Amino acid sequence: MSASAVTAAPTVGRPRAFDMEKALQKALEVFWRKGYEGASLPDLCEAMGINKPSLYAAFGNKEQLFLKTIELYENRPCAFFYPALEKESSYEVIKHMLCGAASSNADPENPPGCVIVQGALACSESATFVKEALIAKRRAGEVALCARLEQAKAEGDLPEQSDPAALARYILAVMQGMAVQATSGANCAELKQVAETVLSAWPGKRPQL
Amino acid sequence: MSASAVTAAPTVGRPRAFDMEKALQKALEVFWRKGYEGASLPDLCEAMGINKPSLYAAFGNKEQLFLKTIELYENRPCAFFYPALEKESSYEVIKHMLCGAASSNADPENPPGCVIVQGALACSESATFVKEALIAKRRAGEVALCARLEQAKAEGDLPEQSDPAALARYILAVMQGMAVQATSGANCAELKQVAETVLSAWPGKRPQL
DNA sequence: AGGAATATTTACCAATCGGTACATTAATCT
DNA sequence: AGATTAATGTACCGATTGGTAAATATTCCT
Repeated sequence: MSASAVTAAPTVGRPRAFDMEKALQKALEVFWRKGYEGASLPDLCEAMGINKPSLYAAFGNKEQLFLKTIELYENRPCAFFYPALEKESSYEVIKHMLCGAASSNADPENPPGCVIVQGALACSESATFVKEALIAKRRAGEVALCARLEQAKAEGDLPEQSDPAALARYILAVMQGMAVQATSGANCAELKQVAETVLSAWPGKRPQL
Repeated sequence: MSASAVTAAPTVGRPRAFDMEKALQKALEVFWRKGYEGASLPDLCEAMGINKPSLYAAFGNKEQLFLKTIELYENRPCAFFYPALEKESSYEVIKHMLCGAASSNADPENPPGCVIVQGALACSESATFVKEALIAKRRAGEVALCARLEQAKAEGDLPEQSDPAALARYILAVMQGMAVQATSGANCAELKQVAETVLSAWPGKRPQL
């Protein structure tokens, strides 16, 4: 058993003629715009600039390719989410989340919306695994925000009667709704108004102005 | 040219052996659970209890069948939306909308979520027409709510500095987010907590207790 | 230079997709 | 009864789906 990484670049043999990360980026754009099932292999191959056997050799199959694009998505376009948890107050946490979501979901450089929301929301049985993987990603975000809001409550940042689980669910619902709005054509300014509406009524303490 | 309705029942010929409305109801369930593209014709035929030629003779094609199921959806599971606009105050309007959405999206008798949200959120080019039809339905709801909130503002129900368009977009985003939450497994009680969170911070006047 | 190992290309696979031709069945109209 | 009209069941259509076998090309190692 080799001790090298799972996907270590081989030292012998013909070298890969394409950049895996760039190809993954292109695949992400296709999945983002068309969803997991709506993206066909010819769609993906054309965007990635490779052909099917190369895709399968490099990424396994369509499902594994999708899961790898989601990893990339979480590290790039959606990279605002988890760092936002480290802000000082619950207000700033959700401000960064909601504004990050507004910017990302309506970024003209990328497809509209959020691939974790629209990648496999309703689909055939053959996509069940992918659908549940996305559900798990969404719930993981909610759980993490809930933990952060519980901390805020313990610190006196949120009022005693507040329910961190309900607040986290509410914030995630707004973010997911913003993704739907973006696919319907809402622009960044319009989504930021949604974020501002949430912020103006947030029960947590405001940062000192 | 006959003056009768477009789909008038013929008086001669072999009578239809199934109930069109019940078949439409079954088709709606399939589209609701799997989305427009994820629902195959065999899926639909099996659920509807008919075979393909009957489906095509009765409903045209898959796209027209889908559009007719959406009509049914708006008149049945989603029938809470437009009547809510007629409540006396903006608070009661959004209360009925959000609670209706919570009940409908997480009704154990039906598939989770909202078919207008998840029917064709991200899909291939061949479903573009359906996708845009659903976008139009969502925006129509937002426009209608916006008009109602403008009325509320004019009546002094909402404060002078409030922005009805932004508030309507916010409420629709929450409802669409609730649909995503429902497809992720959230139950009615959990969705009602989201509704309650919105209501507790609503800027409109409360009904006299 | 000559393997060994890996990537790419072309061509193909069975299964499924949405949709339909055709023959049959069941009703009404004359 | 016979003609007419429409719905049903079977069997099929070309196109597309995700996925792969086999031949060829390009590299590193000895």
